[in-house]
This record gives sequence, structure tokens and C-alpha cells, in this order.
Amino acid sequence: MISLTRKADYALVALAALADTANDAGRPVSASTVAQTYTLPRAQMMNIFKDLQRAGLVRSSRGAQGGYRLTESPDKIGLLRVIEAIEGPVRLAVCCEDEGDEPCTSCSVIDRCPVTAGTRRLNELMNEFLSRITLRDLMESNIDVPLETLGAVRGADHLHLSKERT
Amino acid sequence: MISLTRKADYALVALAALADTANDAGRPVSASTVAQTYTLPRAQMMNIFKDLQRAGLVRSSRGAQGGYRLTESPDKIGLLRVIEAIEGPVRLAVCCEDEGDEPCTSCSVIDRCPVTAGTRRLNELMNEFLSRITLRDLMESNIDVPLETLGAVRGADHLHLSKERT
DNA sequence: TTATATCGTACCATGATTATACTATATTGT
DNA sequence: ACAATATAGTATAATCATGGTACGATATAA
Repeated sequence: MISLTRKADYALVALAALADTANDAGRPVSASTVAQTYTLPRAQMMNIFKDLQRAGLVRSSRGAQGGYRLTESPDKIGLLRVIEAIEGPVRLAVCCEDEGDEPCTSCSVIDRCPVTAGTRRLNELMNEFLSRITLRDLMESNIDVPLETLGAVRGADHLHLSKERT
Repeated sequence: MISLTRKADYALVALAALADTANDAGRPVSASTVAQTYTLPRAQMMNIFKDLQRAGLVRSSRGAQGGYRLTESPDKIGLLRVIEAIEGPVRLAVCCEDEGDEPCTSCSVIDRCPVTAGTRRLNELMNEFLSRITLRDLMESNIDVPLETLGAVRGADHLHLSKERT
């Protein structure tokens, strides 16, 4: 499936919540608060924050009045890092584990496969792309930049991918 | 998870096999042949071809010497169509069911969610992107075009996304 | 008519995802 | 010091999608 897991989705909400509230000035925000604010399962949110912390995306302060804070500003946080923190590496197919020209160790098609090379390239592209889009972009739905350039490939300006935002 | 299901992956192999063998000149290729050629489960391959046929990507001829043929040339077949034929619509998150500004009916965050708008935009982009890349691109790992333009956003030429192909 | 091969559908097993619970530890405030 | 709060870590259960199989029906070519 080409989709985020619910956890990854929650993680984006969580990070956005931190970014919204108090970047690094105010006091930290607790997992419970975020869960309550957005009507999401508390326990789930705690696990998510833990993953985010392990990935270095948030810093935790324990104890009363504790919670989490972003370690970086939202425009420094690429989506890929968030997704990987929750779901692990992004791979379009099993054969994307081995990069480059190495033979496919994971699937049965071995080396006759007519699409591995392309799939791996596509995978690289996807990763690169996801790492470009930042949390800030997402919060402002400011995903125009890559979009326009992508649209320019075949002169497709009809896409209006940056509508109602400029 | 941001990855293709195994079925979708197989589907790409299958279509590539059809494209390789006999575009529309020769005789059709059976699901069993494809399965055998690439050491993939027969029954699975049959189901896949059925889905592809339902989506109009291949045409079937029954009986002995029967099999499948592509209905269009590989450079007319976008990846999105293939993926959708197998997995259904591509949605980055549940809230991408409703496009545009409609409120989120699917998740509990309702309308306070700080990332729905961005996620939906991102979803559009992803779909657009996948529809651009054709089966032919994939077979030739000719995915350089969008890659370069994407890489040009921040002048990142170090990526070498079109290596060993020009 | 017989062998081939798709069509359609139904089915099960596995594994990932989703969600919860519990114990331990650390910090704040009284 | 003590209680309340909140994270850390881990373990566990339930749910669902996926991966894979099987079978009867139908259509075609030889």
C-alpha cells in the first residue's frame, strides 16, 4: 500500500501540535495533552512520542509539567525522517533493500527481473522527495515547490497544485 | 507503509513480461508462462492478470494458446493505473478520501487537524507523480526526467539519480 | 472431444498494524 | 520526604490486510 500507517499519521499531528504550541520557548507538551486535544488514543500517542524521541526528533522532559519539545524547527524536519522514525525505512519493494546493481536477494525473480532497476531508482526518488518536504510545508500545505518543478517536466501547468495558497 | 504490495510488484513484472515478449504482434502470453519464467506463484499470477483485465490494462484470450496481451503500448501505461488496478486507490492517509476542503469524516481529529490540508495536497502530488511514470520508464529505468527537475530545486546535482543510463 | 487456459469466487494462514496495559524511573511541587 | 505527574520500556491482545491456495465453470484450439 502506498499510504502512511495510522501511527505515522498521528506522529505528524503530534509534531505539528508541538510546533504550534511552543517551539522551544514555552514549556513542553505532554503526550496526554496532545492525545486529548485531538481525540487520539493516549497510549498510542505515548508510544509514538517515544519513537520520535529515539529518532532524535523531539526531546523529552520527565516528571510533572514534563512533556516533549521539538529539537529542530519545523522547516528542518523532513517527512522522511518522521516516517522512518515510526515505520522504519521506506522501501517501495522488497528488492529495494539492496541499492545499486546488486542482485535481488529477497524475491524469487532473482536477476531476470525486468523492473528491479527501475523500481530501485523510483525508490530513491521517492525517498529523496519525502525528505524534501518538511513539517512546515505540510502544516502550511506549502508543497508547491517540488510540485511545480515536477509539473514542469512536460509543461503541465494545468495541475494547479498550489491552489488557494501562494 | 509506503510500499507496493507484493501483488502490485508482481503485476509490474507481469506487464513488463507482456511488453517484452510480444506487444500485439505475436500470440498472447499465459499467466502460467509468466509465473514459470519468473518463479512466481501461478495462482497468484492468475489473480493478478484478472485484476489487470478488469482495469482494462490487458486483454485476455481464452482457450488453448490463450493468454494476455497489453491493450496499450508500455509508454501509455502509467504506474498509478497499475497500482490502482491491484490495490485500489492510492491514499496517503485516511483523510485523503475526501478531497479539497471537505471535513475529515474518517479520523477522530475532525476539523482541528493541522496536517490534513497538507496531507491531501501531498496525496494529489503522489498520485500525479505515479501517473506520470510509465511502464516503459520503469523497464528502461528511465525515471531520470522527473528526478533531475526535482533535484534541481535546491541545486542538488550530487544525487546522480540518472546514473548508468543517459 | 479432449486438453488447455482463463474466469470467478471462496477460502485459509500468516504477519503487520492497532491498541492497550503494566512496571520502572525521573521530575516537580508541597 | 511524599505525592502527583509524566516518560521509558516492554509485553500482550485484537484486528485487519496481505499473501497464497483451491476449485468449479466456461471458453477456445487442435
